[in-house]
Amino acid sequence: MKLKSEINCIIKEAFQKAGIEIQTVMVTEATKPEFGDFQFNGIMALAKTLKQNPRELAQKLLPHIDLTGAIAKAEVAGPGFINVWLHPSWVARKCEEALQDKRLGVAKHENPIKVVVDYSGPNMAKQMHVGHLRSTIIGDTVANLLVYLGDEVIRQNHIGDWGTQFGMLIAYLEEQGSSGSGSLKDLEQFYKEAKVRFDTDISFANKAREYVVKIQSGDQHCLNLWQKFIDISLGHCEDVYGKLCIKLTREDVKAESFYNEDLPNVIEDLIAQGLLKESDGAQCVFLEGEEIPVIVQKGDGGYLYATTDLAALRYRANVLGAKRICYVVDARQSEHFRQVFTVAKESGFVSKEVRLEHVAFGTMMDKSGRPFKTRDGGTVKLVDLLDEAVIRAKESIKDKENLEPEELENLAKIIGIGAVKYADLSINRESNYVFDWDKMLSFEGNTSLYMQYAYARIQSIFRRFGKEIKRRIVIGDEIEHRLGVMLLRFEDMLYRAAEDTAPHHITGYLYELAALFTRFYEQNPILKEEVCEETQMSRLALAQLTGRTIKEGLDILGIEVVDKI
RNA sequence: GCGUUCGUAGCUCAGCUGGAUAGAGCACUCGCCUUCUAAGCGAGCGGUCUCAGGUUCGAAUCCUGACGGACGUACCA
Repeated sequence: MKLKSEINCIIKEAFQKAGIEIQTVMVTEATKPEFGDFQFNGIMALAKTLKQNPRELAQKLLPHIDLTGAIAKAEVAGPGFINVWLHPSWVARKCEEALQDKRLGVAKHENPIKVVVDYSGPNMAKQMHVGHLRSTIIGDTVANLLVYLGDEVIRQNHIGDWGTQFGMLIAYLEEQGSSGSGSLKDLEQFYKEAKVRFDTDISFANKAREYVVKIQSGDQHCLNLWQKFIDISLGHCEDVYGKLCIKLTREDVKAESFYNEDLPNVIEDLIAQGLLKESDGAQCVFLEGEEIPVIVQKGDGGYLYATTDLAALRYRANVLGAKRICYVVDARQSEHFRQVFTVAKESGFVSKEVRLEHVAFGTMMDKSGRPFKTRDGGTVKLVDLLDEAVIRAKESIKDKENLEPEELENLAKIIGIGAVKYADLSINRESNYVFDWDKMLSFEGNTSLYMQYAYARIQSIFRRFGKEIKRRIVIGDEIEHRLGVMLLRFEDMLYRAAEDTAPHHITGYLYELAALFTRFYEQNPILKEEVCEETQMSRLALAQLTGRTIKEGLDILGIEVVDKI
């Protein structure tokens, strides 16, 4: 249900009937309950251009607003606001319709497009660490959201599988022989050991360097070893994805090395476009008004990640056919992307209509405001962090003694992982975010637990009720009215979140919804004896729609729900 | 130095095209369980929206400058 469009249309019609010209009508949610459900602020701006008194203009419009459909009442207020109240019966009917629909009345894009979402992108030489957490979580949500809204989403995991450090790692893997796979269980340890060998043994170091050259020249034996190494390392990532309920699979992997063959062509094509200039021995693209060029080939002939990104961009636009490409990458790389996007457009590698977006996010901080590290200053492995989340969640569960071990384990996983993901998604992605265990595992405030708890309470009602419900809704009071309107806003909110690639709109909405429901739940008894059947059915229907909306919303965020907490 | 970005309650954060008395949660103080999950709900307390100008009917939001922080600043990714 595109609620705002519905109201916009009614008001736009009123303008036509009143003979007043207006470009676009955009209502917003009322800032306070006293001001109704929605408000239209555009009169003031219009009055300015028409040089008319805003209140008089609003008064002229008012009689033309159709009060037979969605809108029950419209009033002029303040300097020229138009406050709008919706018909309770209309809200009720639309909620009933949403309840009948598998998708809760959320339409798919009329013109779906192909969208590439590039996220996670771990480095194969290292274990996944907290630096990959935000990209992985946010990217997966963005992809889920766009899928839900009907776009054809192509997830891309641009793993780092190329570079000089692989020579060292492969040399060490070969030295270890068959036992190598075993010691690779801990990639961090493996890397350290290899590094020690590299630093202390000259013949090993030379061998490592030879391997780099051999891999690059396509030596089959070395490539096999390299492939083996990547497979194992990627397996580690998949363990993390599994724990985190991330939907990335092997099919989504398009490693850096995938673009190797195309890199010389990128250079040639840039030359053909006349964009390339040599500077200090490096091949560069100088952009207008920018001091620092984009270097695409080093003085020694090697390529850089700008080169790979250009190759990837044109592959995605031209081979995959993407019309929108989202890079879910750390905000620190925003200049890099701005430049690479410009080069991609200027060179014609990517046509002008393709929307290129850097979905930037801030750094993860600890409670004291410093970048998130282990006590001794090392990087925190993602596996360890997630395991800790589950342990902490388990400890926080109230009736853990009364649960079966498997039940407890499952519940702890859902709560712990949900908490980590929700905490990340619930703040504006561009700002740095403070990682705080106590806050994220709290039942209070805008947390996944609060939502999961609200959901569980709803399920508890239906367990007790135990029968099929009639999907007939009668809005009985203020709180039910607000709950109904909130439920109908689901679609608008999702579309806005997709447009802004802003998951925190979803969490903010879910929190408001759950909070409203909890108030409704406190005030309006459902299964009590004194409640008449009509009211009971109506309240059950509202509860059911709320439950399904919370579940659907959390599902897009990649967070699970449970029937009992 | 230059560039990007941020600065909202004691803390963590919302605040959509410029709109009404700037909102939540935590913390603190009170009140509400013989009744659907009280891991909940209600009420109170708390703000010169960093500062100074400007644009206008109206600015947390737009512009300029200052101060403070984060990040980036050519052959790493």
